Amino acid sequence: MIKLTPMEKKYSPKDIEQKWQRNWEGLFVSKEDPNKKKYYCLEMFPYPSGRIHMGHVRNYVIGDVIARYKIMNGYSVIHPIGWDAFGMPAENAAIEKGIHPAKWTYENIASMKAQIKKLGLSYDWSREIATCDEDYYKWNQWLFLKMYEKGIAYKKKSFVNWCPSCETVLANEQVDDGKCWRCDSIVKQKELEQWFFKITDYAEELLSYTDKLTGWPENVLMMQRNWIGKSTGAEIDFKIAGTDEKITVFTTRQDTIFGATFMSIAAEHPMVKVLIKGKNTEKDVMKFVEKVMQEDKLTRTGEGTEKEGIFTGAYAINPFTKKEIPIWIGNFVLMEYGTGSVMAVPCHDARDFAFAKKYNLPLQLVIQNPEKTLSVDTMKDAYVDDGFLVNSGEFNNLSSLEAKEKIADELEKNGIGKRCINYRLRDWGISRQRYWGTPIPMLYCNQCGIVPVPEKDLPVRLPKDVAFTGKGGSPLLDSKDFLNVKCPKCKGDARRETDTMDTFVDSSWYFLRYTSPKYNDKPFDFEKAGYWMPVDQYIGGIEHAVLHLLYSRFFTKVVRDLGLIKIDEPFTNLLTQGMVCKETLRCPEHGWLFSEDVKDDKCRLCEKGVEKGRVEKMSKSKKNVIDPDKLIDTYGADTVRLFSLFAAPPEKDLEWSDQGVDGAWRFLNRVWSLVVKYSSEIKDAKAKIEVAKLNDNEKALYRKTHQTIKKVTEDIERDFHFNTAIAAMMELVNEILGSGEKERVKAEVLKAALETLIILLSPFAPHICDELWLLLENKGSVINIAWPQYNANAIKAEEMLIVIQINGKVRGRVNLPAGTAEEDIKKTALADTKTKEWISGKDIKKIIVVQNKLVNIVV
RNA sequence: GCGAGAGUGGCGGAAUUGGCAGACGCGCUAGACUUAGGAUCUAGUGGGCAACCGUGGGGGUUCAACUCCCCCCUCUCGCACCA
Repeated sequence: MIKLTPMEKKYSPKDIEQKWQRNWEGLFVSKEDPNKKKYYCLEMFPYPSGRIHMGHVRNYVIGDVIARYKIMNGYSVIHPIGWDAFGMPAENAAIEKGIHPAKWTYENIASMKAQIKKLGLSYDWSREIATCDEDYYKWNQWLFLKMYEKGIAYKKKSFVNWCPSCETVLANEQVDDGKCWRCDSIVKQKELEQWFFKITDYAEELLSYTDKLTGWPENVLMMQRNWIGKSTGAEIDFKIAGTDEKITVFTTRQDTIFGATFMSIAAEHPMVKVLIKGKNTEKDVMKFVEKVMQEDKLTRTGEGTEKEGIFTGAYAINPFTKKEIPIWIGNFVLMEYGTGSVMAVPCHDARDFAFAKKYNLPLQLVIQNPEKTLSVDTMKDAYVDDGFLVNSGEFNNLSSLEAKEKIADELEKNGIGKRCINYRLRDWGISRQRYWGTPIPMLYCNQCGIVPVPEKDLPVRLPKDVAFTGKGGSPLLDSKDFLNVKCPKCKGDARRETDTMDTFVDSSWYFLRYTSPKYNDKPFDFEKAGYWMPVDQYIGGIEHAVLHLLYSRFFTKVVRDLGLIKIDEPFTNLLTQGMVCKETLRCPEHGWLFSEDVKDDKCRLCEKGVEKGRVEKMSKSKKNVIDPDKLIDTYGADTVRLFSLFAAPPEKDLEWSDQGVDGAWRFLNRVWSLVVKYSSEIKDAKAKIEVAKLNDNEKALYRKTHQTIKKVTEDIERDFHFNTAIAAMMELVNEILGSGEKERVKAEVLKAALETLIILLSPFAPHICDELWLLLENKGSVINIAWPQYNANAIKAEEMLIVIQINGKVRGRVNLPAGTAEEDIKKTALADTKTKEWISGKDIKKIIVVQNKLVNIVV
């Protein structure tokens, strides 16, 4: 322990923050304590880009207040941090600057760690992990092998989203508006052999548990539900006229089957070739198919894309009407969804309606609108709502709902179809043609085929001697040492898998590894994970609403089914913090400007007037960024923390304001000088307060102290509304300043007020609080002090301000003892001189009294 | 188009169960201290001279509406040929 001497004169964060950060070393190491309730507080771990940004700061500070608050409330708290350390930027740095990805990554980790440490966060650094450590990625490989054994990891040839710039595949959810989520290149379709995780096996559970995640924001759950995209319907077989072949369609509207007047199938559908063979349409159809398949997915499924199709020349037979219906190929039909073929019901599907109108295909009304009778000749749009059935034989007059069931029964009875559930969710493709990731532990043997690497041979290490050219696929292909191995089964020549895993694999279970970061036998210790999991509070950006959070939920369930843990869901409560935003500045000549390049609304370079742009998310390209490191150097971590927490509630966007930071700085200075001013006076004051002996001024301060405890506690408990909690502490400071000036206050009352303030403020601004705590000759860190309880009697005011309303408008105010009876309040209100003026000459119709609050006289 | 959320002073934001709209902070105004002030302290600060008017707009319920109900507008986010 370092010798601590308090500094009294000026608030100098630079000195006290370093001192306390050194003093806190080891203070936040967590241990499983069976006698305490546990609390797992987790912020999404960062990618080690090299520098932290304000988004990180906000994220970690929110988590830190929660962790510190829970510690002070007697919980056994785990609050770990680590590094999401695999990924492309490291490899790009290797290509551009010739630095090895490992060197680049570990150097970045070191510099970011130093920056993060300056914030004074309560992390248990002994649990730090980096996913690029072989101690970590070994367990990615181990989990992969277990998943392979269970058939959850499998390989298939498929069309994949290919980013030509990253030279790698992307999962569907990593494609954003047809572009790569990382580099914005247009994504192309490519056929490749890829490793997949069978997340679709868990689609139903992932969906149904969204109803149980009551601690998650509704919008995130909704995004996940949309992503999983469950739809209930039926598969129906349509015979192809004049053959023994059939085409199966998926529909959610089997009640409209009598209205199916044609069929649309995907260009990729395997039946296309069969249907057109030998027909005179063959050439034209193939031309069309090729054209459609060349189009990338973005334009093909884009909003403005015209629906196009071509008649194959073949007919299917509607199994209910027995009529022959033409089979068309539609550019809008997707092979990946359902069966790649659609029964087209133009009267009751907007898309089919447009298609039928364009190509002059027949319409058949089968659902009648009970509100307003429809007729085929006058319909301008499809009627897509439910109704009752017409032109549907034995099913006429049934409601859509009833008909869905009856027709499904009929399909199953006749063996021409079955009830069916479809999901939009696809399996998760995890292969990446990159170096800086976890090698997939598989071998290709000339004799035995695909062979998993035996568990004892893990980890499959990344080779060091690799050239990074940025060309020609994975650098691992060039490493002979890596590539060539002996088959563990037949000892013959084999070749390693060169694909590495998507980095989302790393982040799908890191929260489990934190519970036993050095464990050697398994990915994590069953007992320890059992103690700490699930994460009680997870905090991170909304951008991970689908990707990371869905994968983590999936992994948790897989790991549960492997018997490694007992819980079903990883994160009990989720807080999605808002973005950190700032005003943008633009010079007509020099483009985006940093705020320091602007003086008096003019560009420093050319003196031209600067346009103030929208408030937008901080981004380097728009130059509306604030460097947290510089800010900490100027104001200290406590000010930065306080402002980040005060400017907005955590779930909302935070607008950065330099003046706002000054405000936080001033507040801390006021706290500092207040405590310094009274420190000698209150040091030796007794702890006990005899409430009965206090004068009014003292009682008011005593009451405010306890009201503040109540307010701050409740605001933290109520969805972490730190902004109002801080406002309450500012009020207390104003009250202390006020009471001190008015008249002398007994030392013990002042002491209680100031010490309470320090304790309540300590999770928010821990350095200054520990320093002031020391100044008052207390021992150790405030983190060891129990969170205060408020005295329910103390917060009750003896006198209440009663508002007098006349016809609902405030006309006067009067002080009355708390708990004054309704009758007495009425009397007092009516006796009030101002009231008399307002009601003179009018009839009193009614008087409403709300105890301790108001009286409303209706005239 | 569908779904979710939001709209309150010059600005960020409060108002937790229908009960004083604007807490707290920023900014602004005046004053004090000062060689100086972009430091600090004190006072004031929704609009209007006033009656009064004010929570995106219009209706409604109520003694009382930022809060509840109906209609509309705007913005943000997510999804979007999903059969």
